[in-house]
Amino acid sequence: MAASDLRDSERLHHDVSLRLRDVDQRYTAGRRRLVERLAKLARPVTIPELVGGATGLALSSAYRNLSVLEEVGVVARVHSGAEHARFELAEDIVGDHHHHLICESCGRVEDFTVAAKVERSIEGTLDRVAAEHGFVVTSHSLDLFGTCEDCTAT
Amino acid sequence: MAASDLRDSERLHHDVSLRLRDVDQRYTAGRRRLVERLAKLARPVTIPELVGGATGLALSSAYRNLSVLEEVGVVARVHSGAEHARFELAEDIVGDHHHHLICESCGRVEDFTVAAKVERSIEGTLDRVAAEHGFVVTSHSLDLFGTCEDCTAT
DNA sequence: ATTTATGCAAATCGTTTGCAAACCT
DNA sequence: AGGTTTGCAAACGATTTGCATAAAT
Repeated sequence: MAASDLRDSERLHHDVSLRLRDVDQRYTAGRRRLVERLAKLARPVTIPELVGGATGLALSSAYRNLSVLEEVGVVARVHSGAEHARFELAEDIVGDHHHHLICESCGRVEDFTVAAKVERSIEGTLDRVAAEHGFVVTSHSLDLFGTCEDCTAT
Repeated sequence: MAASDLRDSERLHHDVSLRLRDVDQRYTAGRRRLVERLAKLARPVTIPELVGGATGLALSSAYRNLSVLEEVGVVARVHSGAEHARFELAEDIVGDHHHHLICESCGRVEDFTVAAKVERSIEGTLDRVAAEHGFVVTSHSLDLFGTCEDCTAT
């Protein structure tokens, strides 16, 4: 692991612990492990994937912790329409804005980004639409549904 | 109801019955009623909303019928992330391409469209992204999450 | 007559919740 | 001690499924 990754990781945990402290919640080992795995995987994952290992915490704790982390803006829930919900680190924690490639065959979800110029153009359009409808926007999604490379190969 | 609406409606039912016949399925009264309500409501609705009236068909039949209609491309399922799934007439049946305004407060979903030029630009970008990832696209979604006018007023 | 659709009740399965024990400060 | 988090088991709720009856061809 490069030195910069290490600093990033420290900063991540620091940010998370501050946000939890704000709502009188503790940054326990289980929560730290969840955040660590989310950071390492760097794509939206299901809870089974997240705790699936040997020493995982209980499913119920994972659900509870991810809810808490979602409330404080550390984790984002991805609406992929599949059986299991998927979670990833929130955009304002990792500092990027991205979209999703959702494989309808295996359920896997990957992130992608578009050029800033395109993103600004899309957002401009969306702001106009929202204004016309008296709608207050909190976020938007631009997702691709289809078949991923692995599933096409088969 | 204007004469053109009537013709549209006849064509709709005709199209649906053909698609069902292709897979040896019958266009029963219950299915016709579902399609009619979907056409009238013209926005993604939940199954309770759809059968909620007095003479509705059984929930299980509604689920089964909507699955069949989805398989033949008459109905589309909307991934809104809320408790109930939502359904609407598929784009290639109604002949338009649209996106969704999803209210996180009341769950209601509205359709909106963007200018053809913007849509083409977005699709061009998405095609490029998909190609880079070896991803075969079947559809895309561009949805706005936030608070609708009614819920903001409260 | 034969196949498909329906309604009802029961089963499924991801997610949530109650509660007592373990944990942190 | 005083509050929070955890694990386990039970509860929930949307969706699915089995099966016998009704409807369509």
